[in-house]
Order: sequence, then structure tokens, then C-alpha cells
Amino acid sequence: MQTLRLGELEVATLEDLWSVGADHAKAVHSRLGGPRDISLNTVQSTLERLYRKGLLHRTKEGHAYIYRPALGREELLGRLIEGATAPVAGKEAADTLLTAFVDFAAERDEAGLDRLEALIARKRAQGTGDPD
Amino acid sequence: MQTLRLGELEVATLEDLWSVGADHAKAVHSRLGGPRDISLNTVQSTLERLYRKGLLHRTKEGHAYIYRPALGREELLGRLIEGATAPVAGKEAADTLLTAFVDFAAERDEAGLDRLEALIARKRAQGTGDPD
DNA sequence: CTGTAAAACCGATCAGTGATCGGTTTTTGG
DNA sequence: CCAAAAACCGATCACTGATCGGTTTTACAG
Repeated sequence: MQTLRLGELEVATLEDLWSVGADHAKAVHSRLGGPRDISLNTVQSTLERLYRKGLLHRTKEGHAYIYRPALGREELLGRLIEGATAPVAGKEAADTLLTAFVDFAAERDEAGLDRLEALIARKRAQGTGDPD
Repeated sequence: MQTLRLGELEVATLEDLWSVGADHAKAVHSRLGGPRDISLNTVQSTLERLYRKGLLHRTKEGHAYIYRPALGREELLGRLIEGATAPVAGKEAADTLLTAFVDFAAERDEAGLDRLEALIARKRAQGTGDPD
């Protein structure tokens, strides 16, 4: 299984479906196609590719498929992180990746570390009701 | 600037140089080329590509370049994370990415959250412009 | 049941990039 | 100055995302 790769239009398409919830090709095209000047076929192909990659579900509604995201933005980000880093971090201790991310969070955002801690706390609270 | 993309051989080459510190093309080839059955030229091209991407430094030593990693594994992971996620997380709140990563860490490793917290603490201790 | 319009599906082309290497030029040390 | 070694150049191949035209399938109307 190759590392998940997303092109520009694929991301835009996901973005659109996240914001709308679910829709059919023509509707997606009407929103994305205008500014980009691409054909309905192109959008359909992209939807199809995304579907084959497991990033979209679809159900037949009348005579058209309704596509809907198979995962949320955060789950996708998780997969992207995994895909991008696995080849480099794969054989190393898990700490390497965590460390890299802490550095990254610290640099990217002044309050990054605080936020990160808060999110960890929240995750603990919601995840396993596992008091000490 | 496109998102940084690394191929299989490029990663292997970096891996090799991280483990060795620095070396010239022929030496890298002698280690990587054997199992892979690729020519010295291929390794040289890869080194060159990596150099152009800014991932390697090089200095002339005698009649050959000595290549050495321009950044450590963790810095590279940071860049990869950034490159892979920027298109998807770019316009969203920074929290999205942090949340995604916390989820990721929690799923990937049972003790991930504990580790993450420990690393944050350490980062705080060393990171702030606060030499003690 | 049948015809039509809409949508899905198929295949083809194009561009970008990593992998690969042969051949040529440059460099260096004897 | 010469020969060997390495760098450099350019070409090909494969893979994948973007793009679309043309064909087949399908759903609904009459």
C-alpha cells in the first residue's frame, strides 16, 4: 500500500464535501468547477479516485451517486502524518515521531505546547474513563 | 515550492548518511548498491537531488564530494508533517492539526499520551529562551 | 415498454517527479 | 601530461494526479 497521496483538486473536493456534508458530482462541480474552469468529468473522476482510495463513501440516490466523506479532517490528517512519516520514522522508536511533532508544534505556534497539553488532557478525559 | 517529496531510495540514502555521519558517493553506493543492484550513477543522482533539495550539505574532499545530512531525522519529520498536512490543515485553526496528532499518538501507542506529555515538559525545559 | 437525457464508466493524453543509467566533461594526483 | 575517478548532463521509464471526450448504463417519463 503506497503512501496516500492527494492532489490539489482532490483536497479541494474533500474540502467541499466536508463543508457541505454530502452531495453529487454535479453539485460539487457547480461549486468547484466555476473558478477552476474544469469539466464535470474531471470532478467525477476525482470523486471516483477519492472513492477508490476509501476517502469517500457513496450511495445511489435516484440516478446519481451521493458522495460523502468517509473520514473527518482530523482523521485524514492522522493518515497523512502516518503516510508521510512512516518511511522515515518507521523503524525508529515511536519517540522520534512524537519528539519531532513536539518541536514542530512549539515552532509553529507560540502557544503550541500549552494547547497540546490541553488537548491531551481532553483526550484523556473523553477517551478511556481511566482514573488513576 | 511544492511539498517535499521523498522517494524510496532517497530515504534509504538519508538513512545511510544519518547512520554514518558523512560519506562520499562511492561509499554510499557500496552500502546501498549491493542489495539493490543499482549503479553508482544512480546513487550519485540521488545524492545530487537530495543536495538540491537542501537535505544534504556537501564539501569537496580530494576528488570527491563528501555528503552530510543538512538536518536530523526529527527536523525532517517536522518538514514532512508540515508538507503533508499544510494543504489540508492550512486554512483551519492550528488546533485541528494538534488534535489530529494527539489522536494519532493516542492510537498508535498505548502510552503515547504519557510520552507526549513528558516530551512537552522536556521541550519546555530546554526550549525557552531561558538559559539557567 | 421504450426512448431520452443524465450520469457513470472507460480510456487516452499530459505533466511532474523519482529511479535509473550511459556517455561526456572535469578534476586530481602521480 | 596522462589516466583514472568522479561529477555532470541528458535521456528513458514508471507512477500518479489532472483533464476530458466518447460510450455505456440507468432511471424516469410517456
